[in-house]
Parts: sequence; structure tokens; C-alpha cells
Amino acid sequence: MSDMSIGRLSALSGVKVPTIRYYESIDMLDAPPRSPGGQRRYGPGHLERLRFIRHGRELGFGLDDLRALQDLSARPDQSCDEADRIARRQLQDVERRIAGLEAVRAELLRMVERCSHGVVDECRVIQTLSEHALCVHHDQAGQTPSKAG
Amino acid sequence: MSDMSIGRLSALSGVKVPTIRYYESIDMLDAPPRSPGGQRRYGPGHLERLRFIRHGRELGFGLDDLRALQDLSARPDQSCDEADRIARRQLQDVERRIAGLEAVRAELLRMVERCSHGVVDECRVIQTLSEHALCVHHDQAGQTPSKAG
DNA sequence: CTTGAACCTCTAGTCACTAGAGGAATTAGG
DNA sequence: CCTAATTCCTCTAGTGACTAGAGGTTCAAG
Ligand SMILES: [Zn+2]
Ligand SMILES: [Zn+2]
Ligand SMILES: [Zn+2]
Ligand SMILES: [Zn+2]
Repeated sequence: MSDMSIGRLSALSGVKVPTIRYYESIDMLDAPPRSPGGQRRYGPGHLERLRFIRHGRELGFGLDDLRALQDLSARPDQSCDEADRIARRQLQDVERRIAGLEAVRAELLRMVERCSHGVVDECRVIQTLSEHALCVHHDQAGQTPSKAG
Repeated sequence: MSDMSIGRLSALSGVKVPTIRYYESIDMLDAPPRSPGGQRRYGPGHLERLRFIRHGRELGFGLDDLRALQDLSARPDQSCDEADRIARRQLQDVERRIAGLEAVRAELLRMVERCSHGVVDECRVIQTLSEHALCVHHDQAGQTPSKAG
């Protein structure tokens, strides 16, 4: 259980090796003891914390929020108001992003469906992009383009 | 119409001044002629192109995609297959992100609703983050945490 | 001609990583 | 005990799409 290498910790936590080192560098994760040769040796506490972080990241929390939540979870007797506030804010943010993406989805659907698959000049995709007047009002989307992961 | 300053172009296009300069620096927007004193002077073509870019960004297209779409729109006689392919890929990406965010939303809702608003030790928010076992399987979300200006 | 707003270039920072160079430590097998 | 393969180390730089700020110049109105 104890004395895990970084590779083993990575396998058990689902967090990539360079990401673990990155977390240490920004003080998201305690620096572990080292082997005589200087390699990191982790214990079960590190694994637990990494899983906490990973789960939080999957839910879209920023690292600052996760730091705050982690600090709170270390003080079990305190009120959880702050934790709930952070979670509600995150929920609202997610809902806002979903709403934006739904609007975007609707417009992309219209573009793709109405395309006659002919030449560019008659292409609804290009037309829609060129003429903002053709589109329903949509302002903020969820940001971040294509690649992720 | 012609000989717009960058500030006027910004106001008419809805794209911020530093962003316009950034677009020029990465060759998304043609460098305009300059005034005797060296300031940028834009014409209506620049405005049109900026609006195209802005609309595309609102729909979540990456700048590379928009460059490709812009190149296509300059050749009206070509087949629009490529444009349609790009748009369909973007649609799929948006739908994938919506699905991820819906899963995240469901879990955040459960967290927030089941919190008893007591102390941290009993807080469902913290518990859920700590115990991945408590959660329905959710893998990829839409990425990008909180802030999006 | 003076003022103040808008403009210029350049560098660096954001967020959460990811990739790669160049080398050292560990582990398994023989 | 020796070797080879794998894993580990640090460090720097790059990603996408901007944003912020310093320090200076030009423009437009009065
Ligand atoms: Zn088409
Ligand atoms: Zn639109
Ligand atoms: Zn709570
Ligand atoms: Zn979960």
C-alpha cells in the first residue's frame, strides 16, 4: 500500500505522471518523501487526495476551488456553508454552459440540415457564418473549441 | 465606412481591440494599411471578416477551422463538402460536451440537494468528492472550469 | 497649441496541462 | 554481480485563445 512509485500512484488514481508532478509543483499535492536515489515514494494519503482532485476535476471545479474544498475537508467540525456555496456556484456555471451549448447546437443543426451539399456559394454553413442576421440571438457558449483530453 | 480606426472596428464587430491585434499577429486577419503616424486603418472587408470570425467563435469553432472555412468561402464554386464536414464535426463535439455536462450537472445537483447544511463532516459535497464510489460513472466533461470572460 | 483619449509595440500571464531533451535510478533476469 | 529495459528525475517550452500592463506615440477636438 505504502511506498508507491509515481507510476503506481498514477495507475491507481487515473492521473497521469506528469500531471502528478505538476500538482506537486503548484502545491495541490504534498511533496512525498524520496527514495535514497531521489525518486518519489507515495503513501495512501496521497492516493486519496489525488482521487479527490480527479473527481473534482471531472465535475469541472477549478484547482483553486478544489484547494479550498480540500482545506475544508480537513476541518470536519466547521460549517459546510463555504463548500455548499462553491458547489452551487459550480452548478450554476455548468447550467449556464449547457444553456449556451444548447443554443449553439440548435444553430449548428440548422446549418448542417439545411445545407444542400452543392457548392460553397450556396452552402448554408458558410452563409450562416457570414450573415449573423440569419441567426437566433446566442451570446455566450461554453468556450473551449475542439480538442480536449 | 472605410478608414476605420481599430476602436471603431472593435465597436462595430464586437471584438475587443487587443483581440483584433492578436488575430492579425496569427494571420487570422489581414494586416490593414496604416495612417501616416502608423495607426491601423480598416475597410469594410475587415469588418465582414471579423464578424465571420466572431460568429464562428460563438459557435465554438477553433481558429484553425475558421481559417479553413474562410478560405473555402473565398472559392464559391468549389464543393462545400469540407465545410459541411467541419460543421458536422463541430456539432458532434458540442453534443458530446453537452452530454458530459449533463452528467456533471446531475451529480452536482445530487450533491447540493442532499447537503444537510451542517458541518463539513456530514456534508454531501465533500463526501461525494472524497468517495468516487458514491457517484454514477461519468468520465469526460466539457473541460474548462469556471471563468470564461 | 494643448489636452486627453485612443493608439502603438512588447512582454508576460492565464488555466490546466502536455511534450520533449538529456540524464539517473530501479528492477528483473541470467 | 552484471546488464538491459523500464521507469524515474529536472527543466524548458508549447498549447488555445486570449488578457493585462508598461511605457511611449498619434490623433481629434476645442
Ligand atoms: Zn454545405
Ligand atoms: Zn449565430
Ligand atoms: Zn454541505
Ligand atoms: Zn462522480
